Amino acid sequence: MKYWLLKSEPSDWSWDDQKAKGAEGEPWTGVRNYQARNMMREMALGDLALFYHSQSEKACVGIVEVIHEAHPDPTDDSGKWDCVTVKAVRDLLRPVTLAELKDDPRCADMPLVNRPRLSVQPVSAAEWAVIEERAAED
DNA sequence: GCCAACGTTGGC
DNA sequence: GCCAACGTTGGC
Repeated sequence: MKYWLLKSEPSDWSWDDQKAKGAEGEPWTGVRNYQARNMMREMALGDLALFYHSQSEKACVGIVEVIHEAHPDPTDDSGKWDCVTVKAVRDLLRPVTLAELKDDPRCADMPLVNRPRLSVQPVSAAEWAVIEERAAED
Protein backbone atom coordinates (compact mmCIF):
# COMPACT_ATOMS: atom_id res chain seq x y z
CA MET A 1 0.00 0.00 0.00
CA LYS A 2 1.22 3.45 -0.86
CA TYR A 3 0.61 6.88 0.53
CA TRP A 4 -0.11 10.09 -1.35
CA LEU A 5 -1.10 13.68 -0.88
CA LEU A 6 -3.84 15.43 -2.82
CA LYS A 7 -4.07 19.20 -2.87
CA SER A 8 -7.23 21.16 -3.23
CA GLU A 9 -8.24 24.75 -2.86
CA PRO A 10 -11.03 24.72 -0.31
CA SER A 11 -12.99 27.26 -2.35
CA ASP A 12 -12.92 24.82 -5.24
CA TRP A 13 -13.32 21.44 -3.54
CA SER A 14 -13.08 21.29 0.24
CA TRP A 15 -12.73 18.51 2.75
CA ASP A 16 -16.32 19.17 3.80
CA ASP A 17 -17.40 18.72 0.19
CA GLN A 18 -15.46 15.47 0.07
CA LYS A 19 -16.99 14.17 3.31
CA ALA A 20 -20.46 15.08 2.07
CA LYS A 21 -19.92 12.60 -0.76
CA GLY A 22 -19.44 9.80 1.73
CA ALA A 23 -18.74 6.28 0.55
CA GLU A 24 -19.67 7.16 -3.03
CA GLY A 25 -16.54 9.29 -3.30
CA GLU A 26 -15.67 11.82 -5.95
CA PRO A 27 -13.46 11.73 -9.05
CA TRP A 28 -10.35 13.83 -8.56
CA THR A 29 -10.74 15.76 -11.80
CA GLY A 30 -9.00 18.75 -13.29
CA VAL A 31 -5.39 17.67 -12.91
CA ARG A 32 -3.52 19.03 -15.95
CA ASN A 33 0.03 18.30 -15.03
CA TYR A 34 1.90 15.30 -16.35
CA GLN A 35 3.78 14.48 -13.18
CA ALA A 36 0.63 14.68 -11.14
CA ARG A 37 -1.19 12.53 -13.67
CA ASN A 38 1.55 9.94 -13.61
CA MET A 39 1.28 9.70 -9.85
CA MET A 40 -2.42 9.07 -10.14
CA ARG A 41 -1.70 6.28 -12.60
CA GLU A 42 0.45 4.64 -9.96
CA MET A 43 -2.26 4.68 -7.35
CA ALA A 44 -3.82 1.37 -6.41
CA LEU A 45 -7.15 0.49 -4.90
CA GLY A 46 -6.99 0.99 -1.16
CA ASP A 47 -4.07 3.43 -1.21
CA LEU A 48 -4.49 6.29 1.24
CA ALA A 49 -3.94 9.97 0.63
CA LEU A 50 -3.77 13.06 2.76
CA PHE A 51 -6.30 15.70 1.81
CA TYR A 52 -4.47 19.03 1.83
CA HIS A 53 -6.08 22.46 1.77
CA SER A 54 -3.94 24.93 -0.15
CA GLN A 55 -4.28 28.72 -0.24
CA SER A 56 -5.92 30.02 2.91
CA GLU A 57 -5.47 27.06 5.23
CA LYS A 58 -2.30 25.30 4.08
CA ALA A 59 -2.81 22.20 6.16
CA CYS A 60 -3.52 18.52 5.84
CA VAL A 61 -7.01 18.02 7.18
CA GLY A 62 -8.18 14.52 6.37
CA ILE A 63 -7.51 11.12 4.88
CA VAL A 64 -9.05 9.69 1.73
CA GLU A 65 -8.88 6.25 0.14
CA VAL A 66 -8.56 5.39 -3.54
CA ILE A 67 -11.73 3.56 -4.58
CA HIS A 68 -11.24 3.68 -8.37
CA GLU A 69 -7.86 3.56 -10.04
CA ALA A 70 -6.89 6.00 -12.81
CA HIS A 71 -9.50 6.41 -15.51
CA PRO A 72 -10.13 9.12 -18.12
CA ASP A 73 -11.01 12.49 -16.63
CA PRO A 74 -14.62 13.20 -17.64
CA THR A 75 -13.92 16.94 -17.61
CA ASP A 76 -11.25 16.53 -20.31
CA ASP A 77 -11.98 16.32 -24.03
CA SER A 78 -8.45 15.68 -25.23
CA GLY A 79 -8.20 12.17 -23.84
CA LYS A 80 -4.84 12.95 -22.28
CA TRP A 81 -5.85 13.33 -18.68
CA ASP A 82 -6.87 10.86 -16.03
CA CYS A 83 -8.39 10.99 -12.60
CA VAL A 84 -8.82 8.64 -9.68
CA THR A 85 -11.85 8.44 -7.41
CA VAL A 86 -11.39 8.90 -3.69
CA LYS A 87 -13.66 8.70 -0.68
CA ALA A 88 -13.25 10.36 2.68
CA VAL A 89 -12.03 7.99 5.39
CA ARG A 90 -11.67 10.22 8.42
CA ASP A 91 -10.57 13.60 9.68
CA LEU A 92 -7.09 14.07 11.02
CA LEU A 93 -7.46 14.58 14.75
CA ARG A 94 -6.32 18.12 14.08
CA PRO A 95 -5.04 19.84 10.93
CA VAL A 96 -1.29 19.52 10.39
CA THR A 97 -0.04 22.74 8.87
CA LEU A 98 2.53 23.31 6.17
CA ALA A 99 4.46 25.51 8.62
CA GLU A 100 4.90 22.57 11.00
CA LEU A 101 6.02 20.25 8.25
CA LYS A 102 8.54 22.83 7.08
CA ASP A 103 9.87 22.97 10.62
CA ASP A 104 10.21 19.21 10.91
CA PRO A 105 13.49 17.93 9.44
CA ARG A 106 11.89 14.54 8.87
CA CYS A 107 9.66 16.19 6.26
CA ALA A 108 12.35 18.13 4.45
CA ASP A 109 12.16 15.87 1.40
CA MET A 110 8.43 16.14 0.94
CA PRO A 111 7.49 17.75 -2.39
CA LEU A 112 4.93 19.73 -0.42
CA VAL A 113 7.82 21.49 1.28
CA ASN A 114 10.21 21.91 -1.62
CA ARG A 115 8.02 21.65 -4.72
CA PRO A 116 4.92 23.48 -3.64
CA ARG A 117 3.19 23.49 -6.99
CA LEU A 118 2.88 19.75 -7.50
CA SER A 119 -0.75 18.98 -6.75
CA VAL A 120 -0.56 15.18 -6.48
CA GLN A 121 2.47 13.77 -4.75
CA PRO A 122 3.79 10.66 -3.02
CA VAL A 123 4.26 10.47 0.75
CA SER A 124 6.66 7.98 2.29
CA ALA A 125 5.54 5.68 5.09
CA ALA A 126 7.87 7.56 7.44
CA GLU A 127 6.43 10.94 6.49
CA TRP A 128 2.92 9.60 6.84
CA ALA A 129 3.77 8.40 10.34
CA VAL A 130 5.14 11.82 11.26
CA ILE A 131 1.92 13.51 10.17
CA GLU A 132 -0.22 10.99 12.03
CA GLU A 133 1.93 11.49 15.09
CA ARG A 134 1.63 15.26 14.87
CA ALA A 135 -2.11 15.08 14.37
CA ALA A 136 -2.35 13.05 17.56
CA GLU A 137 -0.65 15.77 19.57
CA ASP A 138 -2.85 18.55 20.84
C1' DG B 1 -2.47 41.44 -3.80
C1' DC B 2 2.13 40.46 -5.00
C1' DC B 3 5.64 37.81 -6.66
C1' DA B 4 8.55 33.71 -7.43
C1' DA B 5 8.67 29.24 -9.35
C1' DC B 6 7.69 26.40 -12.74
C1' DG B 7 5.09 24.10 -16.44
C1' DT B 8 3.29 24.70 -21.06
C1' DT B 9 2.90 26.75 -25.53
C1' DG B 10 4.29 28.26 -29.83
C1' DG B 11 7.52 30.47 -33.03
C1' DC B 12 11.68 29.71 -35.24
C1' DG C 1 14.39 20.68 -30.67
C1' DC C 2 15.35 25.00 -28.39
C1' DC C 3 13.99 28.83 -25.99
C1' DA C 4 11.34 32.92 -24.96
C1' DA C 5 6.88 34.31 -23.61
C1' DC C 6 3.15 33.49 -21.11
C1' DG C 7 -0.12 31.57 -17.69
C1' DT C 8 -1.00 29.41 -13.37
C1' DT C 9 -0.20 28.00 -8.78
C1' DG C 10 0.40 28.84 -4.24
C1' DG C 11 3.07 30.83 -0.36
C1' DC C 12 3.70 35.04 1.92
